[in-house]
Amino acid sequence: MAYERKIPISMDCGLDLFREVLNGKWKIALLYYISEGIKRPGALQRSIPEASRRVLNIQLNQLENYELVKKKIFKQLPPKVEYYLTELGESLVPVIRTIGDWGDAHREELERVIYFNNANA
Amino acid sequence: MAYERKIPISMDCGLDLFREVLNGKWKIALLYYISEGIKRPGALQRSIPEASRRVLNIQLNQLENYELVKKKIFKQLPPKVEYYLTELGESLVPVIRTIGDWGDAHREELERVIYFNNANA
DNA sequence: CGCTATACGGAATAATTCTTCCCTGCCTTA
DNA sequence: TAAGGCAGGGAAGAATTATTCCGTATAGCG
Repeated sequence: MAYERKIPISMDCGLDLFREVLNGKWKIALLYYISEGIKRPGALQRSIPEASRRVLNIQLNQLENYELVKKKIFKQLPPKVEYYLTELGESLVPVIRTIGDWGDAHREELERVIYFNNANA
Repeated sequence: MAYERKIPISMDCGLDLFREVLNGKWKIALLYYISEGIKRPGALQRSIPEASRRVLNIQLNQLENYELVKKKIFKQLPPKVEYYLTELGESLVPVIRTIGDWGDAHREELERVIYFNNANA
């Protein structure tokens, strides 16, 4: 049974829309790796070892529901599955690159403030 | 007493860093409105009425801790406070614009898939 | 047969994030 | 004096998101 949100989604501006569809810890990373040619679930899981297998599957399903990726199931055994970006997903690639570039460009400063605010980590 | 994370922060790539510092439902919106010249807490709360006042204060504090904004307290009564983007915060403005533009450009399609997947909302 | 690899999902629980309600303190306006 | 605006935080619990553990199924290898 599908989970039903209690708190309504806001879609006032483009930022809200982005947040809604990309919301989830690993979705951007998944799209990134898929855009890099890593298509199979197992390979994606190995690419993001910090994430649990379970949540990657769930978030891949959500990306598929939101039509950012397309899932191709090969009818064979053992099973084989590949994910591809849809046109909408492709349109996100430059955005993701912009985000990643910003993070890379400011890595030194960002690491400093993150460490400073998280005695642990 | 500060909350201590149980799950470590990953900072492997620029995307991780971005997610860590911008993580929070309203942080990007706050930065956006501040960049638009809305500086005072009360005005920001009126700009984002869907959010609770409490969480906006908390996220503003976190943005300050991560040095994306600077808080200026005027020593007067009734109290007056203004937020400004730091240089690091300013560097995010084009990124935020890119994100918002993407959402605006694909609004029709995004609204469709969001509605389709959320019978409520 | 037992082990590994492929892929996927249910259920329970942990971790995190957000909301709601209540409280402080002082000024201005009616 | 009371109401409303300014700014802010504590605490409890709701809502959401992520992790962990267990189970399904089939093929190939030694």
